[in-house]
Amino acid sequence: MITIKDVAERAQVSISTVSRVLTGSTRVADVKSEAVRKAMAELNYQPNAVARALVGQRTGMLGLMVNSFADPFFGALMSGVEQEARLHGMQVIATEGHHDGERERDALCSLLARRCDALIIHALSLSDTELLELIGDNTVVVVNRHIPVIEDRCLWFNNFQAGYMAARHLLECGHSQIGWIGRNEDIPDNRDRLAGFTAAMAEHGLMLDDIAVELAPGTAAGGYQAACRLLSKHPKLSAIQAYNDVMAGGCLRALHERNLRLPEEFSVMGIDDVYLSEYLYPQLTTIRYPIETIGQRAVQMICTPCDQLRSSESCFQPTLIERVSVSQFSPGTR
Amino acid sequence: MITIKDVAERAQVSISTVSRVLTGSTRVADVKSEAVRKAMAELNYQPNAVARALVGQRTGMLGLMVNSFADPFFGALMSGVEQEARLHGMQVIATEGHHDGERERDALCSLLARRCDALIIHALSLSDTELLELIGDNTVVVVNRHIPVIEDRCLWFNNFQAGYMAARHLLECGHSQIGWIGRNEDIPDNRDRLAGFTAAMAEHGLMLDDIAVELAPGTAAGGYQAACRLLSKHPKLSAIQAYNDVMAGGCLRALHERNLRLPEEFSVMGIDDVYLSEYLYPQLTTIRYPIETIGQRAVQMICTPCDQLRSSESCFQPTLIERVSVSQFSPGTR
DNA sequence: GTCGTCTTTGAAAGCGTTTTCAGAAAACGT
DNA sequence: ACGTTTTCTGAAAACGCTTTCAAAGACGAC
Repeated sequence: MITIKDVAERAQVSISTVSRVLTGSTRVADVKSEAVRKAMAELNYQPNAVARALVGQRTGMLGLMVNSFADPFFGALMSGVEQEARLHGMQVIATEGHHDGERERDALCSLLARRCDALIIHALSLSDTELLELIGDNTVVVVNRHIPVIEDRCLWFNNFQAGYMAARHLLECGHSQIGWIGRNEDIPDNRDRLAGFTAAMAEHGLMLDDIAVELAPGTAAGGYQAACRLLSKHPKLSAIQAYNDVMAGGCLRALHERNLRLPEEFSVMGIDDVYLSEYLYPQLTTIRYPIETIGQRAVQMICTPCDQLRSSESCFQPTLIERVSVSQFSPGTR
Repeated sequence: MITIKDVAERAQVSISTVSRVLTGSTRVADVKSEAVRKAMAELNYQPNAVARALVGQRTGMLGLMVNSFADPFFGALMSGVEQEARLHGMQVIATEGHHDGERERDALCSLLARRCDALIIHALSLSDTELLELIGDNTVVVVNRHIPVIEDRCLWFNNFQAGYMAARHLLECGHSQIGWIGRNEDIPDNRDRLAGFTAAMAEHGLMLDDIAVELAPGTAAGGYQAACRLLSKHPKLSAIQAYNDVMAGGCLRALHERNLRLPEEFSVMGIDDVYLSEYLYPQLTTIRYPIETIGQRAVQMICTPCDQLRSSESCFQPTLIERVSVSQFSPGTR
């Protein structure tokens, strides 16, 4: 490998001088500076980031932990992070947590051992205390989670409001027999979305007991199963609200199999607005979770000096995305 | 930060001894070894990966460049890579190339400067020569591309065969009026898939001139546009073959808008078998590109000593995935 | 008891940088 | 011409670790 020493020799200067033209920290005479630059070009010199990191006490690396790379939701998060990181000259180093405490712990340790300057964490399985203990006093931003002790390092989503808005939209379209399909894992997102949903229903005089709910794994297959159960148990439903777009996708399949004309005969809504939802048939009406923006913002929180960071809300608000899968309910259609 | 020196002091040994129990390279007396381990635990010591990398001349990092994180195709690739990398104790550090020569170059340089032990590259915009020049004598595996000079470091897909199989399947289902929607960018994948497609058609006596072809950007929107044009120009088609699943997704939308019953009245096929294709309605019959496997294999090529690596084919073969979107053609249905 | 062998250990060099420190040279003011 | 400041430069220390080297002890054989 070709080092700063080789450049120094070729340019007939000391390594200190080479380092100086490299960092631009101090003025160096034009002649020498030119010679160094020439030598660097001729030797095709590439400064060793590892050595720089060791002495400089910063690696320029941004550790990112997400559940799974293959999930479009995290794809969007990663894209947002990488885009903004590049803008700040940082390199993303990413790991999967796989919704598994053991692996999340390992992954975080690995990122910390590599001395990332900061971490962006989406962890589902670690408890608040475990997480806090692991991160110690490292710079982190926790996404999709609200940990009160480090609230100023968290970015989360108003899941309650998302559920609320979804229900409101369906109710406003005239639906009243609305089912809910959710995840069978007890995670906060799940609880909050359902809570918002029921709150909106309650405003219309519909109590929780009146609401048809089925739980299943948070996958397309899970959505399919839950929808099947829901439809057979409650033949009078005219709409289903899904925990997220992926489950809504499975739900749509269940409806297609029953030869229902969508959305005329049945409405479906998702939450998240991932990539997927535009491809579904009918295109999914959903509640947007601005996850890409959150990724960008996480990086900004890390890379922008506190005083320059115009403080904005840490809690991101949902917005309604009207596509095709929800229509006005006209009683008697079914 | 707490270093090896702190541990040494606490355990009353030299740093060399600490290092030895850390690496396990040399026997150290049980008493001392125990003391060191105790000190490490008490101080919650985490060896500095940067320092280790500098002296050891290996970082344990695997550089990965893909087009875009948000694309499900690359999501699958990344998942395969990460999974296998973890098995070998390596950390993935990832960048986006964005199908842009400038950014691909930057991304690669950045990964190289960080001294990744090896690179896994999916580059579309760089020419073979540029790519070869950039990688120099670094360890790389090039994915989805066949560069003859470094054929043994490439893993690619038989795109011709994929196109061929797709056409064969449609032909065997009785279709003969088959349109093709492809990308308007001139990339090899595109050419090869279409070449395979036309080859199969030729076997049935259908010459290229007979085949309806429309080109558009390789997105869902592109697929939609191309399908619309195709359908209005060639009303007699009974099937469309898309360059990939994403375009097929757009194509399905165009067909739904025309109120065609799918697949009874019209068949559609994709290529790639990404995540998406199961969600589409009807579920997409497609040709599988085993991209996750390719990712795993790329890591194996890097991490497994040559002699242990049971040499297998570098060119991966497509397989037919029969789902719902293609059906037997019965003349007179339309 | 002495010698050779083997095991265990610490000192020190080195990995490729940045940065501090102090000295040399140049520029300036009088 | 002289002292003083300023600019530029190289030597050397430091970053946290691994590894070589040689020395010190332990042990057995003679």
